[in-house]
Amino acid sequence: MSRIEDVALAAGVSTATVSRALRGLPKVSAETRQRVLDAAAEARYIASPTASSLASGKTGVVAVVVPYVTRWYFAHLIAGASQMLREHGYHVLLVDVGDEGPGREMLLDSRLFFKRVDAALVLSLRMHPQEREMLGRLGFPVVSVGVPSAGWSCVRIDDVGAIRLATEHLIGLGHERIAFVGGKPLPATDFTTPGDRETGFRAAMADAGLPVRDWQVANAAWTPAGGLEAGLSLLRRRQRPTAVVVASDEMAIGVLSAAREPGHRRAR
Amino acid sequence: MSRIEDVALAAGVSTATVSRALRGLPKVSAETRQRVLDAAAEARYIASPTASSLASGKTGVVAVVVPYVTRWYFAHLIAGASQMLREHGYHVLLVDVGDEGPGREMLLDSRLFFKRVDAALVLSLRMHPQEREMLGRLGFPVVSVGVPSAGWSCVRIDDVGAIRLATEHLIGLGHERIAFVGGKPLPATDFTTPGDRETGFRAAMADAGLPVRDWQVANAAWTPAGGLEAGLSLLRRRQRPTAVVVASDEMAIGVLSAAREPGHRRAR
DNA sequence: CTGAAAGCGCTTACAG
DNA sequence: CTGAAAGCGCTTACAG
Repeated sequence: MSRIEDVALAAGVSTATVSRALRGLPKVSAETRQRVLDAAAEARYIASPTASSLASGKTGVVAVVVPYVTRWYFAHLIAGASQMLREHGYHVLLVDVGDEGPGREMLLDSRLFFKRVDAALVLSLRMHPQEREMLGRLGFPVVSVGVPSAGWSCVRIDDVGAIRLATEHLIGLGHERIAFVGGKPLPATDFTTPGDRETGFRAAMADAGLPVRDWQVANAAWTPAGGLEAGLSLLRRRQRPTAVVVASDEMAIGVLSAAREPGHRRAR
Repeated sequence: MSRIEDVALAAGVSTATVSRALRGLPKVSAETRQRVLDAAAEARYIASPTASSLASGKTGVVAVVVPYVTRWYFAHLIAGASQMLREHGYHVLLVDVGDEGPGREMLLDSRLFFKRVDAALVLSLRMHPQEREMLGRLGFPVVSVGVPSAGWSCVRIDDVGAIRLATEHLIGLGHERIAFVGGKPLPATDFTTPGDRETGFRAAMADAGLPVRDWQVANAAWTPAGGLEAGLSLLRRRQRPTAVVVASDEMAIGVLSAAREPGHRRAR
């Protein structure tokens, strides 16, 4: 491949000018810019990202740190982030901390990020304090999704309010015997969301003056399988709920599967 | 952060020696190596990957190119590749070409890879000829998964043999009225697998002298939804199959869902 | 608007 | 076994 000097020679300018022209910086005459663009196209020139990173300190890469890549929710977050980053000219460094057990498989190491990325996106990941400190020390922006973390921007929904709204919707439709399928967070992830969502459910029920018996609140695994189990359990009751609020999409998938299982008499 | 020169000064050696010692290269005395390691640890030194890439030409990054990140099969491939690469000290650059339509959303561009990765892993992706040529030109190794591609290593299973084996297993159990749920490949992916798997089914049936009527072979979408639809269709028949061979895990998920739908009389 | 030159921070022959 | 020096290929003040 050609280097910037080849383009400079071909265009009859300095490498500094080529650099400016190609990056669309101001203070390059239109005519010069065009000559450079033509020469670059002719030479099929692509700037070496490693060289420009070294010189500029920018990498054009954003780390996306996830606890699991295979789960529905995270896969969709990755897809969305990846698409948006690409639209803005960024590359994605995928960091899968792969936690399927109680202890995280991988501890975040500063050499995963150091001088390698311009920023990091941390998805619903529960981090050890020293990991947080390490990420902070690296000096690039960190945005977390789902888990508020002091000092970092965070994108999340109002967990309490969202479930409250869903519950109120059902109450508005006339339901009174509403069940809630919530549960335990996945090992490596945020742990406030499950509790907050249950709080939202209870708040809406309380506001409506509806009782919440123990059987109405299921504490399931935060997965389709957990939802399936909880759903079957609810359906096996003599007196079933007339509606169910589920704390997450993935658990809802499981509850819907339960509803499809054969052998249930029609509810109501 | 500290630079290699700081470590060299602290250890009383040249930067060349620091470089060799830290990377475990031979021809460094044990004593010198230890001094360097101590000095590096003391300074919390981490080599700048962009600088070492520029000097060495190696990036320590492997591109993982996928047509979809959210589908079960691809998510698992990504997770597996990512884990294995990390174990070997490589980082993962995720390239999601995101195709949900007939035309690919993104065309592979050489600037996604140029001087950015040491190799690429291409997962079941159907590429345009010019994309293949472009990847070849970049001069790093490419390994494809699922789709054989001239000149590249490829990891795949024996599609014909695998389904033949599955079918023979059912035949061995005494089944004769066996259905096959195969289908159309996803837009951006390989297109030989679906055909090959159907071939394996038909071959096994033919070898056993069993007829294959039209209704026994479903041509569904290569997704859980496709499997669900095909499965329901089979279950609605007066004379059902006694066993079903499904061409992919994702379609099988759908067929299993169909089997769980209420309202079916027990088969047999 | 443009260029000469320093600098980013390593690695790698080449000598010794 | 170790070091001096060139080189990887850009970007960025600084001058003009």
